[in-house]
Amino acid sequence: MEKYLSQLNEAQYEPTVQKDGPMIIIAGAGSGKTRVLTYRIAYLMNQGVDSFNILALTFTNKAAKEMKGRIADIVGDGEAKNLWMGTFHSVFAKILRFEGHHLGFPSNFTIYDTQDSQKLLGSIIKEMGLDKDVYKTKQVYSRISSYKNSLITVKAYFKNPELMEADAMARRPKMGEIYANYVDRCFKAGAMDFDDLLLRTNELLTRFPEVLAKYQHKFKYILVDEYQDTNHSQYLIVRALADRFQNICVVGDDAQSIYAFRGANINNILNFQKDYDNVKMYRLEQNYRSTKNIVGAANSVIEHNKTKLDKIVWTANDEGDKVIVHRSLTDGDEGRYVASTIWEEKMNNQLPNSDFAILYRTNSQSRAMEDALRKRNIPYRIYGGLSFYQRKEIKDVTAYLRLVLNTADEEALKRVINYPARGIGQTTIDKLVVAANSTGKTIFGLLKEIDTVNINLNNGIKNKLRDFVTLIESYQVMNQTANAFDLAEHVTKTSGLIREFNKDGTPEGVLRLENVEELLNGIKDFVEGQMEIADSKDGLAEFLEDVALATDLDGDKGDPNHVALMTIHSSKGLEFNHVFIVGLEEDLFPSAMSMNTRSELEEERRLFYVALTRAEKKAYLTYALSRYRWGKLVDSEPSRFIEEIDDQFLDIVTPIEERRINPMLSADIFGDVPPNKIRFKKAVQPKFQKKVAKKKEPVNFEISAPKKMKKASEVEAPADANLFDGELTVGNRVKHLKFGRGEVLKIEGKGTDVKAEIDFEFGGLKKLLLRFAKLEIIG
DNA sequence: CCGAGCACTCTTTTT
DNA sequence: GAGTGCTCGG
Repeated sequence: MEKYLSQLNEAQYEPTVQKDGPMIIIAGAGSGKTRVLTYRIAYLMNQGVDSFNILALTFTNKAAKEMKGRIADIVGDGEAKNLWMGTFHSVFAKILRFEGHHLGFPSNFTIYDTQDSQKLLGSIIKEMGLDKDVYKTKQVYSRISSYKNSLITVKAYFKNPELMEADAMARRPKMGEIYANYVDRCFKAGAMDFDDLLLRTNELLTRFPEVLAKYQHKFKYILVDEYQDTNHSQYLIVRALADRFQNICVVGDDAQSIYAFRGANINNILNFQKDYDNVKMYRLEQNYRSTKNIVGAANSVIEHNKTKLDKIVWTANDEGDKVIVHRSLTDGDEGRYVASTIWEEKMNNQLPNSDFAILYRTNSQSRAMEDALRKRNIPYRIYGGLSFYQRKEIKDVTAYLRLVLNTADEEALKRVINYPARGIGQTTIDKLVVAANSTGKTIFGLLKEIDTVNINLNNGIKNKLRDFVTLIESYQVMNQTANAFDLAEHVTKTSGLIREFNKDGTPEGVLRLENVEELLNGIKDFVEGQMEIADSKDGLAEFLEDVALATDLDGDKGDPNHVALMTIHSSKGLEFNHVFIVGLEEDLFPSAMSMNTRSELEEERRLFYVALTRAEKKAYLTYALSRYRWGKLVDSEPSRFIEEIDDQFLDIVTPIEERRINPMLSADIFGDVPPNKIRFKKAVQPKFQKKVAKKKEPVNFEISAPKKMKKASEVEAPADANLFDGELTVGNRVKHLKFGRGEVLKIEGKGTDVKAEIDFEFGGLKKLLLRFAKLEIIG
């Protein structure tokens, strides 16, 4: 441990070893804040703090995973795994699984993703007979989201004349009613959307003091990364949990606050010192990441913002190269410039692909870059965008699984009741929805008693509905005994999904099948990491939760030597040797939607700051004079952000020859294709790496060895874990790395099948297979 | 009720 | 250009 502490400079050391009390660390870009956070957690554990009592909140699953790994390097695997570390959403989803019953939610509640929520809103708007051009689902969704993030419940909304008036002024007087209906329907479906995971946690902690006390005592030490990006809802949760012990450490950089559009409130970090007594404030201002030119350029940009904390980021690193500014004629040319520059740099300096990143403002800009990279045979990977789990075929499969676990899940039901086609049409579904709304029953509940319920349906349809119920119920029966993988595989085969994807024989269909196979592989991996749990239902629920909260950035598998393509938002927290920031044009970056107010523009500027400070050695800024947008060639002007950089840090390169302003003639040896004429299919970026051997047979628990570390519960060397040779007895207090402390209530079975029923503090009653469970006896 | 074909909207960023 | 929603002929 001492050895690690000696790696810190003085500014980093002090906050690392301040054990107790509230503290805020203002950390400039590249100043080693992750190092401080990880060492601080390791230090706490070293000082005798139980890892069970530490909560660390991050913004991405990836950041959490990375930090956990680094801590494990210092304190060892076992201890690190007991930490509660994850995104706000994933941590509180887990707590709500344990505690949601207080609020009337089942422990197997569904998490609605954005798609589910918007579909539900769409149908509510339709059912209410409102004009869908006035009440656009996307806008309604984001409006409701912002209510929730500000803790404005339906009740609070109707008590607030200003809000109601604002919506009325925006020609949407029915917003409140839509909101109320939406909340009711989610509740009835046993579903929470992303914002509910935070809102309901707040409700839980406010309405149930004993629950609050429980978690206050559990989380004696709380750390929050990227504090500048917390919204009001998250802020209140943190404050409630930290209130008892006030051992709260928040880390952030106001200059990197880029999520105001999602409700992030920059005042949370600006006002932190007012929230607690005797707040210690630390600043990390030395940048270890970038050259002087890059730091200087970034500083000169952020100077243009009015709202900011005083902070001087400086570096002792080399001067380095100046920031290169390059102009192209079209977006196609821009792509070719980027690709050829990467190619040259690689050749001249023997650099790996992974030294390069291309950052853009909008996802749609990736295409021109992809085309150019592909022509140069430069391997690349797109991060973010549509995640694997949001693909249609994946959602189709998971919808069946969701329905098995929670038949109230309306969106899952509507998705699969007639897919593959079973002759159950829209009219029938509409009738069912109306009946469900008026009776308070779920649609599936109605289907089960279709003979006695008074709905105007003919016998042919009724038979089809009965068949559907039988199908789902057969899956439920299977779920009692089979594991998630076997069930999922069975579902894809017997639901007709596989047949459906096979039917057309098109390349798209083949792709779909491959993706489904990847999903099954993923479930298999998951199951293998879950073998200790005797009730396989829990495994499926947890897998689906991971699916709902997963982002593409989380699983970084495959050949690591690739150029990274992503939005600037996704790039936060990452660093690359060479960074290309492309599309620096007015109306694109800054975005046309963000130029109405000063604060919006300042957020764009912070975004640009984030982009620039990702670069270690070299940064390139590129823009095009015209670009294909909404299918047409549109003229554009260079971004104001380029001008805002002090000239001394810039190297403005002028292209040697500028081709005539005619896209048909703009061509070079690598791209003699008129832009927009020939497009290539988007590269497939499966979430899971292809397995070498694609095993399709069911998992054999007896012999299968784990392919890799997957979950906290490991399966290797169960023979050494001698706990269960009669050593564990009823009444023992045990500690489990996921469920916390618990008491053994019952031991049953024999041989390799010994199970213990344990009542856990966090997780309730669980049956664990002792052969796999890693338990520590603590009393 | 189903599927093909056409029209229309939309691109800001994400847990 | 891409995805969704709509219309219309089986």
